[in-house]
Formats: sequence, structure tokens, C-alpha cells
Amino acid sequence: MKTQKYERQEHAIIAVDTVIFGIIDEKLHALLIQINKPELKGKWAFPGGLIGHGESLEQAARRILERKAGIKDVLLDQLATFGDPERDPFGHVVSVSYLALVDAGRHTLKTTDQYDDVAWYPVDKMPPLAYDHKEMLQVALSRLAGKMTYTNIVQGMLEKEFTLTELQESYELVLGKQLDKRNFRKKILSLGMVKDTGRTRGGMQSRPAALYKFVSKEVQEYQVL
Amino acid sequence: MKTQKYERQEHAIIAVDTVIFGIIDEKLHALLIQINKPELKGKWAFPGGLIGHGESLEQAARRILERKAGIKDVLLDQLATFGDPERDPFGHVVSVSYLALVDAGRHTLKTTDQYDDVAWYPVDKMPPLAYDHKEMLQVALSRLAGKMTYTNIVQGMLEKEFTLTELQESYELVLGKQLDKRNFRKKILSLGMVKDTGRTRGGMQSRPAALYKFVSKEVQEYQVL
DNA sequence: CCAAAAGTGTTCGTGTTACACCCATGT
DNA sequence: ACATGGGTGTAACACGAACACTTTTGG
Repeated sequence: MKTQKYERQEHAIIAVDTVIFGIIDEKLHALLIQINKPELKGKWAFPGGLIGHGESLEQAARRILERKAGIKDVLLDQLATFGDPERDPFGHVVSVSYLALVDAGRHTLKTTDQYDDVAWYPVDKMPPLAYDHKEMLQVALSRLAGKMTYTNIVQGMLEKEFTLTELQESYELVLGKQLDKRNFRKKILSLGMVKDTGRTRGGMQSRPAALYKFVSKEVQEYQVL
Repeated sequence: MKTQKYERQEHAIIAVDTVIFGIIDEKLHALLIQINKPELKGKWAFPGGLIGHGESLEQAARRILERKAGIKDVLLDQLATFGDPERDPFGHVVSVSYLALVDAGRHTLKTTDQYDDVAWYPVDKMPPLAYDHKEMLQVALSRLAGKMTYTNIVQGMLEKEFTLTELQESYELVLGKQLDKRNFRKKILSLGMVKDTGRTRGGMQSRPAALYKFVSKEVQEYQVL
């Protein structure tokens, strides 16, 4: 996994890439790493790397995510596998991509063993992406929107306790459309997906909002929208 | 791609497996190949094989499907990638699985360059499966049911022209539940997913059924159920 | 008392469900 | 004429969509 030379290999090799979304400043962001290979100077990519010996795909994704971005303990969801022989100039690299959501405020970005830049970018203003990561982003966004409508994965983007307005904003950002506050609350509460903690979040120049938490920490199906 | 010895390889290698469903005798069947490796005698598996040099994943799936089962020109949908290091006793084989539906009556099963047995098995009475193909089957079935409810992929299992009853039976088999005839027809027709050809299918001791065809041959989204 | 965000119900239209009988053909 | 599968309508209900004002807090 040291710096690789750009000679095409005989056999296809396997990599994983992780597409991580989070909400910052009320915008959906994705986590990118600046590539430090001279051939791809200035390009960015989702954190990724080759799988190790005897390592499962998900293990590899977790290891890479922690090493390259200091992120751990996230729910990873397999997204798709990209295998075009020309997708990587290094050689035939088949990449298994994973999707995860993080509470962006919670994780401090730091490169632990590399000096690549790591940064959050808003998904509608991405820098030039290397490989086929632009396509990967599209697949991830559409998968994310789908999963949001029939599961509780949104909890990955939120703190343990959150307000219904925060929950609604998450949906609005991912689905790209405004939702009616009353209808949204009615629906969410009727699903039994979240429950009131009795606590509130104050401190703002406005009425304090009730804090809710998810009933189940596991990914479950709910007919959200 | 010749017969491999059972020594564990140093690097992980990439394979594809294809899960093919079709309807035979009003039951959902999957296509299996009997493995001819002595270590897995008597076990069956979905048609699969290693990817070739410079070959994309989908190309590999098509090649394997045609060579091992004589099936071609099907719509392939990437399903999931299985990468547990222990899933194959041969070594670390990462398998990208594909899903396809075929009109089982149309394709003659024949092994073109191997002498493995190829056969359709009803999905609820599968023989012992090798590797992690039992899990793969479960993933394929649940994905299939999902896709049936919001796309027109069902057309892969039907002839070019079909009756609404045949269409309904396909849905009932995959979803595992009975549907109301009047409601089903109303819904399907209102979607504009199919259109009447004006032709009928007779020959039975009953009223001839109107034949329909799909408006679009491409996979499109429809809120079917 | 003003600004800011939280919280709360009702009406209307559409879509989903449940349900039973007549029709066209081949034997 | 009868057996077989094809084809059709309506009423009750549930769900989603549209819509505006009051409440609670901090400054």
C-alpha cells in the first residue's frame, strides 16, 4: 500500500472506496482526500485503498476510513462495484464502494499516517474528482435518497439526540425538496421510529425544541415517505 | 481459467457470479451449475468465473453466462459483492454478483465448453449450494422483490407479448402473495407501463386473453405496488 | 415587547382495498 | 351445455397534501 508505480499490472486487484456524507452549515457534504500521486495532482477522491491479505471488504473499508480520515464506528452500506478496466491509470483496479453517514460535527478530520489533505466539500460544489469518482458520487447520492425514504439510516448524520426540525432538514437536504412541517412530524411520529427524550435544547433566542432519539440503533425499514 | 488447484493464492482475485431467475411451471426457478471440482462434489452454484484481462465486470458476466449456460442478451443488474476471505476454499476470491431475469422457455440450456450439469431449480427447493451462494440467493430474491415493485424489470421473465394474467402471476410468485385481479389490472393499466397489442392468445378451452407488450424495453421506474 | 424557531388540526382529494358476476371460447 | 380462464365496476377507507396561527424562550 506504499506509493505505487504507474505500471499496469497483469491481474486485476481489489480496492475499496468510501463515500461519506455529513451535514455542515445546513448543506450536504462529502468527505474527500487530495491525491498525492504526481500523475493526478490537484485531483480529489473518496478515501480508498487496496484490500489487505485475508481482509474482508468491509474490514478494509473501516481500516482505510480510520487511517485516512480518522473516522470510525460508522455504519457502512455496500454501494456498488466499479470494474471498468480503464477506470484507474494504475491498472485494472476493481473498486467496491461503501456508503456511510456521519455526524460531521463529531468527527475531527485528521490524517493519521498520510499527509494528503482531507476535507469536506458540499456535494453541489465538488472539486475535480479522480478515477470514476464522479459517477460514484452520483450513485451514492441516488442510493442515499432511496434509503432515506424507507429506512432509518438518517440517524447516522444526526447526534444521538436531535430535534424534529433537524431531522426534517436532513431529509430536505438529501431529497432536495422542502417538506411540510406538520405533515412531516405527523408521519415520523406515527411510524414509531423516534421517541421523545423529555429533554429540550435551548440556548437560542427562540422556544426550546424537544429532543428525540431513535428507537432502534439498527438499520430498519420504515415507510418514511 | 482452466481447472485450478486448491492452493491458496497470495492476492485476492476477482470473479463474477450470475443469479438467473425464470418462471417454469408457475414456479420461480434459478439456474444452477453442478460443480465438477472433486472437493465440492455434488454441490451446485450459480454460473460464475474469474474475470479476464482487460474485461469489465459486466462483460465477464455475459461471457460466463453464454459459455456456461448458453444464455445471452439479458439485462444484467449488479447485485452485491461478496468478499469474505473464507468464502471460497480456493483462496481469497471476491465475487461480484449479477442478477438477471430470463424467459425460461426461450433459452435452451446447454453447456457449450464444459461438461457440468446445468439445471433450473425451484427457489424453494434448492440443492446444496457451494461457497456463500445460499446467502447470495437470499440477497437476489429480496432485491428482485424490491425491483419488481418500482420498475418494469419483470419483462425480462416474460415473452415479448404476454397476458395480464401472466404478468400478475409473475408478481405473485416473486412477491410471494396473491394479488387482486381487478385492482392489479387497474393499477398496471393506469401506469402506462404496458399497452394492448390488439392480438389475443387463444387455443385454450377458455376465452382468449388479450396480449400486451411493454411500452419501454429499457428498465424504467414505475410505482407498481 | 420583539425576534426567532417550535409546535399544533382540519379539510380535501387521491389512491388502495375489498368484493362477485358475466363473457368468450374449445370440447 | 359445460368447463375454463378472461374480463369488468363500485363503495368504504386510509393516506398524503395543502394550509396559518399560537407558544415559548432570549435579548
